[in-house]
Amino acid sequence: MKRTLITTALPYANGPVHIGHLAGVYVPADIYARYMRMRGEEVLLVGGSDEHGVPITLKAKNEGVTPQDIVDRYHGIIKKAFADFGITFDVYSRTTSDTHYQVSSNFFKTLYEKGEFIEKTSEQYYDPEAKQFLADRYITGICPHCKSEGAYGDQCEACGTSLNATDLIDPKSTISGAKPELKETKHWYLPLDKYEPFLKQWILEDHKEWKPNVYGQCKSWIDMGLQPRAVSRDLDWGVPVPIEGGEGKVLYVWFDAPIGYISATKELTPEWEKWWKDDDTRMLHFIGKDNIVFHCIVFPTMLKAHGDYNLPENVPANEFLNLEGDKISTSRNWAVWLHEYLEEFPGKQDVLRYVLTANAPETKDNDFTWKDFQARNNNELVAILGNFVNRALVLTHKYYGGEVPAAGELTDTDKATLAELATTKEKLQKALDTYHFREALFEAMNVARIGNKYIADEEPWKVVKTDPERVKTIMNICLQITANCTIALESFLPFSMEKLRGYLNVDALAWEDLGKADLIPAGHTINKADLLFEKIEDATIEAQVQKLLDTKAANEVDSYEAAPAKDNCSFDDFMKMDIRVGTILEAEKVAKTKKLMKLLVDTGIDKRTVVSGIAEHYTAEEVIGKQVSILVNLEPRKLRGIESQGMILMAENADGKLEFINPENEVVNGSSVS
RNA sequence: GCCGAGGUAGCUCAGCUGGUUAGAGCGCAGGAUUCAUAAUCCUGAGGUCGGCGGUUCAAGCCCGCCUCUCGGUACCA
Repeated sequence: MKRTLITTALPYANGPVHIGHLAGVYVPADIYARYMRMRGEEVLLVGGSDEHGVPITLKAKNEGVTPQDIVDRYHGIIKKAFADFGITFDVYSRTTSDTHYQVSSNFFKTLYEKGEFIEKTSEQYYDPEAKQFLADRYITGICPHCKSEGAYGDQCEACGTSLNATDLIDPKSTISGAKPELKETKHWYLPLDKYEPFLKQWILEDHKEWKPNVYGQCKSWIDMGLQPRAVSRDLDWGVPVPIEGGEGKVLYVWFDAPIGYISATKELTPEWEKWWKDDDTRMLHFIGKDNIVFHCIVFPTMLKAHGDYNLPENVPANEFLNLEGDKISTSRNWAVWLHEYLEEFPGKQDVLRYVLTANAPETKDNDFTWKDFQARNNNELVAILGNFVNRALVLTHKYYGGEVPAAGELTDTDKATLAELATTKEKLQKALDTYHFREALFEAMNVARIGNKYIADEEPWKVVKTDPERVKTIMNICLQITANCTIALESFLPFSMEKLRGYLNVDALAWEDLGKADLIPAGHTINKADLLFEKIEDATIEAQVQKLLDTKAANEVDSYEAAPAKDNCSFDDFMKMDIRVGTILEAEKVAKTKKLMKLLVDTGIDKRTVVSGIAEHYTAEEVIGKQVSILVNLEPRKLRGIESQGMILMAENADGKLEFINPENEVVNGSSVS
């Protein structure tokens, strides 16, 4: 088999890593790498921290430290978390390393010299006081759509629309507060469009075996038509553009980050080129779905344009992991952080590895819940695996003082049981080879299931009274099955299998030993055993859930900032508005819209139709009969073909939830509000 | 709006190029058992495979329309 280079998405060093990172990328990559090593294959697992880009400079600025301070802090935390969880990186580097500056710089130069870039001059906002160009994030202003203040140059957080910085009304630099001016700047672009025919062939024709989510997203992008992409930015944090005219510019973070895989390999070994350029090497990118386009389209185009490098053989991207029903979010602190988990569940790395693999978001987004975490630990790790191992070990000590008995003649059941181990190996191998890790884990656990069934069927504790000779065979087989567990489960539960090998007093076994019935010789002495896993109590789980609920409550209060008051208006202006109390008589969601609901309101004056954007917060049933405040003399307007005659007044809470403004006690419809 | 992925038992998910009574784990019910962290083993209940229509001798799987979730992208207020 070819040697295998496994890359893992570079985590962004503006925060610690959480269970989503682990589940989507690092655990599957590590399982695969360990599996390959057990098979005796040549394999490299590379990773590193992604340390450039605007968000890091923003964070540094907020904290009054340098970007380097920020990335040093998080690189340390991230690297330690991975090591603690047993992610067996051959190298874990970072994109601020000297090697990376050289490698990415040279990569850029090569493409430049080959004429692979296009140069384009465009107008960008420039801060005359800070004397620098402004990234979109550095600019705030009034959103041209919803008119709310404080919209960022790339997105308005109030209405969610993505923006161009030049669309903002009354733009301001967040660095100096100055009014930015448009200024010309030159950048280099990678012409993805030029590589469209190549990408079509390489992905759509030659890699139909890629996962549907990966293949589908690539197809979607290619079909839409690819555009040249800027590879440089006006910024002072990053790898400097290494050519004339590049002063004050750095490589765009997406360009330098994947080159980090190459740099990391180079730091590890002088033989790095064989891992990147040799036909006998295959490359795999383990990533999350947010990275599909970069790893399937952009980076391969870079590699292709360069000419010397291999392209990935597969990109087994996972979807996202949610936490207790909500999207994981670093900024909202909605996450289970790896370093915190280890403080609260010391020594339980494997439990998390297990749960995240068993419930990995392989085909669609999945949900992590603490209740499921507990159930999988108690019902699977403890009850199936831990229990079987314990039964085998306890009986061996009880009957033979810890000395492995010799097997006698095998019965049909014995043979069938051993044959099942071999079948399991086949299935397990097939699942691993095709990156189906949750299925693989299930098959690996089957070894313990087979053991439980065997021991229950053979009932050695009964047979020992009538036929002690037979019990020797039974127990020998139980111990062989236990030894098989250490192989089948090694890549999933490395810490526990090391413990188990300690109990069995054996060394690590090779993959090819899986399925064999002579892994532990007769006469071998096993050690005193302890429990492999322990139950997790309800109280422990409740504490974790409570911790999250506290976070949620804190988030809503903390994050809320009352919008500044608008400019004064005259009393006369205010009195122009005719606000009444009315009652909703009928309601129905407007088809094909997300937010709109069509309401029939009794205003006391008449019964009229109002279209209101409340459908995300209320169902039709729950609003019928409610009294509401309604602006009745608003110019009627057509929304989705329905004429809306007025506007329902709503208050928006910190979490975005809309609430009706209604009288404390019921009043007669048509009562005016002033 | 357009593109992509997903919608299968209470929960989490498998279902190969369409082919006999649709599967697994957990949960639940009943039974067996006591070596084991009340763990294990056996049996069972439970599904109009999102909805409607079509192709076919035959559809969860193919086609069309609709609907919901997630993601991408575009545009309008």
